[in-house]
Formats: sequence, C-alpha cells, structure tokens
Amino acid sequence: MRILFAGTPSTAATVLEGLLASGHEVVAVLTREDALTGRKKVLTPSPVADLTQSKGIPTIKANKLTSDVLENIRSHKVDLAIVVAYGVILRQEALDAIPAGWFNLHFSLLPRWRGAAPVQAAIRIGDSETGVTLFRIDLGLDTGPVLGSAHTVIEPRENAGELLHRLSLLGLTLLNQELPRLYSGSFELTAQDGEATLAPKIIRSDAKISFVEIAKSAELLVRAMNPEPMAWCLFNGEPMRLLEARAVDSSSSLECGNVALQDDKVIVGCGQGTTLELVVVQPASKTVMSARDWLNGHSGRVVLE
RNA sequence: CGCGGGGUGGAGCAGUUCGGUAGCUCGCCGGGCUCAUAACCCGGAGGUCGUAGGUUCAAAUCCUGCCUCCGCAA
Repeated sequence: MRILFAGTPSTAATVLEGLLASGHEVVAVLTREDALTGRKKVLTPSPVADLTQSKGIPTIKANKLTSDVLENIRSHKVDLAIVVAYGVILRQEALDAIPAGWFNLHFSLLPRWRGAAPVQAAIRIGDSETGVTLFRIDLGLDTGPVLGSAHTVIEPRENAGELLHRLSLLGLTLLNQELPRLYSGSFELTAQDGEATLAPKIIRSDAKISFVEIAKSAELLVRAMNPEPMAWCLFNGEPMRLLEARAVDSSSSLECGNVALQDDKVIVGCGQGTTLELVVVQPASKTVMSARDWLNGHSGRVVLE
C-alpha cells in the first residue's frame, strides 16, 4: 500500500526511518512548516523534513490541512496514512482524503493519557507501566478504535526522553507487526476500553519544582520534564534546571529548599522531612554540571526555591 | 537588530564597581595519623585571567572589535 507518513519531531523521524528500513512504501511525507528556532531565530526544517530531504521523499509542509494541501496529498495516490506526533488536528475532510484511513501511533496505552504529552504524564504521576497504541484516528482527541498495542515497564530511574526513545522503538515493532494485517485487510478494530485520562500539553510553569512537596513528587517531576521542558527551580533569583535528581533517605532533616552536603551527596530538604538528592543541574548561563561541582562554587548557606 | 548571563590552574566559583604581579571549595601528587577510610593533618605541582588591539608607570580589572558557551522568549 502507498503510505503517507505524517510527523514532525525527532521521535517521528526515528519511526519513519525504521519504516523505510523495513521496506514499507512511504510515497509522501506530511510535516509541519519550518519554524523559527534557537536564539537567532533561524528558520529550521522539522527533524522529519530533514530526513525526507536526504532520502528524497516528496514532502508536504503544512500546519493546516487546507483543501489545497489535501489535494496535494490525494495526488500522491495514498492508500493509508501513518501519524506519529504530527501536531495538527484532522478534520473530517482530511479523514476522508485517505481511503484506508489515518492511523496514529500514540505513546501510551489508550484510553489512558490521551493528548499531547502522554509520556511525561505517565512518569509524572508515577505509573509503573505504559506502552504504545496504534489506532484509527476519528474526530475526537485520541479516541479512535484500536488496531493494536504493546506495553512496557517504566524503569525506576527512567526519564521522559529515555522512555520516549524506547517507546518509539516499541512502536516501530508494533507497526511492523500490524501493517501487514492492514495491507491484507485481515484486521479488527476494537473500541478503547478503560478509564480515560488526559495528558495536556505541558507549559513551563508546570515544570517548576516545589520543595514544599515531598521528595518523591519532585523526583517524578524531574524525570517527567527531562528533556522538555526540564524541571527548574530558583537559585539566587535565577532559574536553575534540574536534569537529574532522586528522592533519598536521610537522617538529617533540612528545611524545605535548604541545600547541604551529606555523604558526598548534594541533598535538598523537601516536604514532610523528605530529602531529594540533586545529581545533575544547570544554573542559568552555565552549562550542565554535576550537582557536586555546582555546590563547590558556593560556600555558605545555599537555598533553592 | 527579541531580552539577558558567562568564558580566571583538571572541575565549580570569587575577585572586575574604587587598575597595583591571583583567592575559595574540590580534584590530583607526595607525606603523616589510623586496624582502616570517601574522614582528619601537613606539604606540593598546576593559571601569558577566551582572543586581538587600545589607554596607562602598571590591566583579570577601563575602552573597542572578534570568537565561543548558555538561560529566557519564540
């Protein structure tokens, strides 16, 4: 079958690369328009566009599926569309444009964590397992009937970036398993079953650490927000990013936000007498460094907020 | 011209406002103490202070250009 692949970020590019390597017939790719990015606001193509350019695959860049764009898609005589984090809502007119329909690879076990940030949400809340779901897109938000899914355990120290990478590989396996069934028409779609939860898009203020909460909650936040948008707190009035941290047992009880060195570990007091160990941090204007290095430069009383 | 911060021995920082031959917390090397140690004590190596030029008797510190790294915003 002639496939249209729709996706934007590097995760999507990873999946697309895998599909190509497996010999699927991707005849066109849909991705978001180039965007201004970085401090200098350089117009940059999406990771997916980057890949298709080097592979010479026809690429449609669109942030809205207008009639013109849909016409363009139809001109490629596409049978089936695979969507991985494209970032655009599909209206009925768009859904109708593909004969066999649009199938989305979603990074959670639907109906849990419908929406934009399922991986972050799963870690943030402390889920012990998650997975990927391949479903046919309908007009709702990740509500379509399921073709197949695969689950995996969330590792105790795993952050969102690491988990997303594993899920993209798992998703690729799932695609390679399910696509032949789609091709042959011998497949079944099952309605989503279970409690639906929502994983809305994350904004920076969601990633602000509160040292009043217990350490475990802070740890989950740090893991969930890495690499985007990255958990942060304030040090001397400047933002400091926390790349890696974990809740630890501690004999000493620190006031919330107070930092100390104990057994060669940098620890900070959290709510209810709990303790968070800082492992990797990045102060404003500085590069990423170990928490120990950071503390070395600051003798005296060190407080985070 | 989006806003802003940084580049000082191997690491992280102070010193720059009010110019006068470099300091702190670590690491490293050697020695000591100890049953022992990541603990403690003593000693040591290691820096043309990002770069080019300017001002000056004298520049990490003042002026100008450049390189480079980063936070925020998009």
